[in-house]
Amino acid sequence: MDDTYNPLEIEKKWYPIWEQKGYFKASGDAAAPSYSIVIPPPNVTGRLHMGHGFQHTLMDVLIRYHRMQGDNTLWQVGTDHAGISTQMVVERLLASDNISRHDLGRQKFVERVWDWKEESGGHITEQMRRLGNSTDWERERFTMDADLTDAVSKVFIQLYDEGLIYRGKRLVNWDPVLLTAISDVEVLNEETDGFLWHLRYPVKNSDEVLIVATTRPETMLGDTAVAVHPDDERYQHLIGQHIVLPLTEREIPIIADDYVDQEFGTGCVKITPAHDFNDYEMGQRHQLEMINILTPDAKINENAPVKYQGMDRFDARKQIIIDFETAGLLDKIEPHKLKVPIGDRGGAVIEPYLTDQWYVDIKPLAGPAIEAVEQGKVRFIPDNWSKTYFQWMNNIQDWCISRQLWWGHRIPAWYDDQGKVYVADSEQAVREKYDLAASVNLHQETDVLDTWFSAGLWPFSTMGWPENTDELKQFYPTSTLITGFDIIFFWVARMIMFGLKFTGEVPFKDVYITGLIRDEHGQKMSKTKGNVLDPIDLVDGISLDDLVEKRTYGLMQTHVKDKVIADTKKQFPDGIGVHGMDALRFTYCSLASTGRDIRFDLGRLEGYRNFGNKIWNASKFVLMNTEELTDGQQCLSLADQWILSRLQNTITEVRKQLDQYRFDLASQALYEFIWNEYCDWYLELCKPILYNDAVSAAEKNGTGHTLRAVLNTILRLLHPLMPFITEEIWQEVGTSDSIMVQAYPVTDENLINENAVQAIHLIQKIILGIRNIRGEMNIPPSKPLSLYLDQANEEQKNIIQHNENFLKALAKLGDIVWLDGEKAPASATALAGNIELFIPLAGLIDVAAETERLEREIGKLNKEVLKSQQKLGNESYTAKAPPAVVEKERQRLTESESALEKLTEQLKNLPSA
RNA sequence: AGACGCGUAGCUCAGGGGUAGAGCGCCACGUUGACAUCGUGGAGGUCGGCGGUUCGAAACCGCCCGCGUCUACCA
Repeated sequence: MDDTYNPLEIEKKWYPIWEQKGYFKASGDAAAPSYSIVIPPPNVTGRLHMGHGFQHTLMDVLIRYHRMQGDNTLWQVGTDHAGISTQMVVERLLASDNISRHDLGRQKFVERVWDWKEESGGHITEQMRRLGNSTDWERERFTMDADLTDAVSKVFIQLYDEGLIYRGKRLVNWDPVLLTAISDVEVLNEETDGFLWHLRYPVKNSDEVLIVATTRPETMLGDTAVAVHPDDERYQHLIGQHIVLPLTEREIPIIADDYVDQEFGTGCVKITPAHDFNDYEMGQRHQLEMINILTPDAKINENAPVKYQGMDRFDARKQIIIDFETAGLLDKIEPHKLKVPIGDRGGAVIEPYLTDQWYVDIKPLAGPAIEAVEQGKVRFIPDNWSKTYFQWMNNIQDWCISRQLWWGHRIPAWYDDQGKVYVADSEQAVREKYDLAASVNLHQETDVLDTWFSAGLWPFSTMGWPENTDELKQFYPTSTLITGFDIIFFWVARMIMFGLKFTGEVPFKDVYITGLIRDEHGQKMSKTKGNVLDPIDLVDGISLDDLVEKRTYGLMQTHVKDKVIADTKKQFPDGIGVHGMDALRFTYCSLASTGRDIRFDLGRLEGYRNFGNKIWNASKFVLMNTEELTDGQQCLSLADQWILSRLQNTITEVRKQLDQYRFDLASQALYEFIWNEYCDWYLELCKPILYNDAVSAAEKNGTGHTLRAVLNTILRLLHPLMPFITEEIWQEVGTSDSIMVQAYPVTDENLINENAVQAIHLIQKIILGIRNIRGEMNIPPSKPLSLYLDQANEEQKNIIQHNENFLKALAKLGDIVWLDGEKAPASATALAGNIELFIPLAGLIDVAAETERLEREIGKLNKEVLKSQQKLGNESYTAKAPPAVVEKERQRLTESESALEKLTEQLKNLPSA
């Protein structure tokens, strides 16, 4: 092994070997239990971000864990075509050459996107390889692969034929920049400071005026009614009369509807059925005219007065306010908080807009999907996410699935010249299915499907559905889905609905929902905030200059840019160092506690890089000291028995935590055992055996074998979390095969040895007592000390006598003397339980310091004694608390009292300073 | 307006009816033959507040305060 731990070198070495040897493939062992995960397919042209790194790491841990247990394990990998995002990226690329997609035309443009996919599509999969993801690359799929596209068609056609997909004209969420409809879940509602404009609407043939309040004055051009509450006494006499709509001079009715809140504003509401979802419904109820006043790109159209035509919606807003004011019809303006609908991709303000779109009648699919979760067929982890799921599913609205984009699955529908719709998977199929003559002219629907439509089929379309393949039989339903809460609606719910509908089974049994990775201040990481951390930079390291360059790239506003530069320089004055992927993976695991977002803490990452270093050096030590192991006799020391016993507890703990998705607790158990027990204590306890010529060959051999055996087990236990370093060391310690294909450790009850654990615990307490004296008294660690002991019982005495070597080595002792009741010389004192420890002063101990130290200890003990006495003096406590608890308290009191007495006595015995 | 979550050491977080934990940071000492990416010792918290249940609450319940997220919205 190299002298120093060099993670980057190790990490680049092993992945190609694993992949080439086919270790990522499912074993195909039909007798073994199946374990499968489908990856949430990342955007094919995307880049790996912290969220991917996090989720992929957790998936890989589970996959490697199950694979090592001998399960027939599949991690299905692939990428998503990500309709809007990908189209936007390519359009932006074209724009830099001053080309629009319309210049190219649909076919050429789509070809360009495919080219772009070929060009950049390998990027994210390369990054996944760096992560160590043991996905089965031979089964890699893309949502627009031919067979997955066939599955999409089949699903669409079947749903259409069953009446569960329909086409209709209604209000949709329209993105006037991207020029496409989007679904409800793609709209973000951002709270914004806006205004409430109060407009005066004159009543026809009357002096009266109704005042309506609106946040969007420009929509008044499309008003077709004013509504009041039917019981509102103020307006009773006006119901049925008409308003002369200012600026347009159209006459619109005053109607009554109990949707109106009398308390809000003036109690009069302007109704614009073509541009507001609530107004649309009211329009339906009252058969109101619908006047669309916007062009697809949200300019005022020809249905409005000429003056406003062609104006952008926000310019029109300003102009209309001016015109109302000029006409004396602007009553007042109030500041008002409102939610503005924003498209989650483009960021444009969404318009409710009247268009023809395709919808899924979703309620019939939602019912069974709700039941599946209620019945526990699908389990959310943590469980509270099922509430979020129910809440949405119980109020689910029909799903708009058509998009006016060019990149995506083309909807398999054709129209004849009369606009009649035919659905089948090709024009030929349409003609056959609907028995159309060759003379009937057909043209295909130009819309594509929402990306999430194909994503919803992912768990079974990737496994060959609709064919009844072996993959489906073995791996479907899948075992666990790991994903973020942000796509429960987008993706998880739809997979459950489609899975149940088309396979009759749930797509997965457990859904593990991860928190969001935020920056150290709890802020969402985003390009515009300039606080993004790239997982690869954490692994490879990056200079401050490069990091600043990366974070400010594309930032336009100088004050934002300056802040990003300042923040970055402050947080990373020296850039980011090399940490290695194993450290990053372990960090992800350690932060993966359930049900909360994660503030990414660089300190943790550094700590776990150090952990890798620790393992490296410990392994080096083991190898150096176990070169001459024999098959001969092995005699196990107390320490050997102890560490083997503790190892069993660790195995049990790690398995338990992995089984219940507590990656944080699993990593903690490993960290604590490896560092605090194996390295800090066991390696040190081995030294007096290995380095002492007086120790028998059998004992040395026993310790050597134990050192190796424990390391061997540690590596296998740790491998799912830190695959690279464990593989590298395994090559030295284990067999020549890869650690990937070794068995995951199983607890061996025979090695649990409570006596050894207790005995080592005693030894540790003595050593800690002496070290405490050394530390507090500033006695150099190199200075050997004499130890006087008293008050030990026979059993303890026996243990200590047989293990003096440990004490002498770890506490750096010279003589060990038993007092047997004799008075100790003037000493510093410590207690190890009932045992009194004396370190003779003999000129090296500062009496004043020792006095102070003892007084401090005595103070603590006094408090403890008091506390115990109070408890035990309470009759209801002794009567009602469990006897075991009371007994424990009694023991505690006895021990504290005895300790107090001993230390007080010792304080008295100190020579006066 | 509902729903969910969070508030524990300076920071990032575990824990959970029976004497408050980890990592990082801090202080002191130390190059003892795996490791200074280290070792040893130490300091540091009335577990957001107030009530209640209980022999016992940081933990369970209620209310309040603060923070966050989601859903639905009054134009």
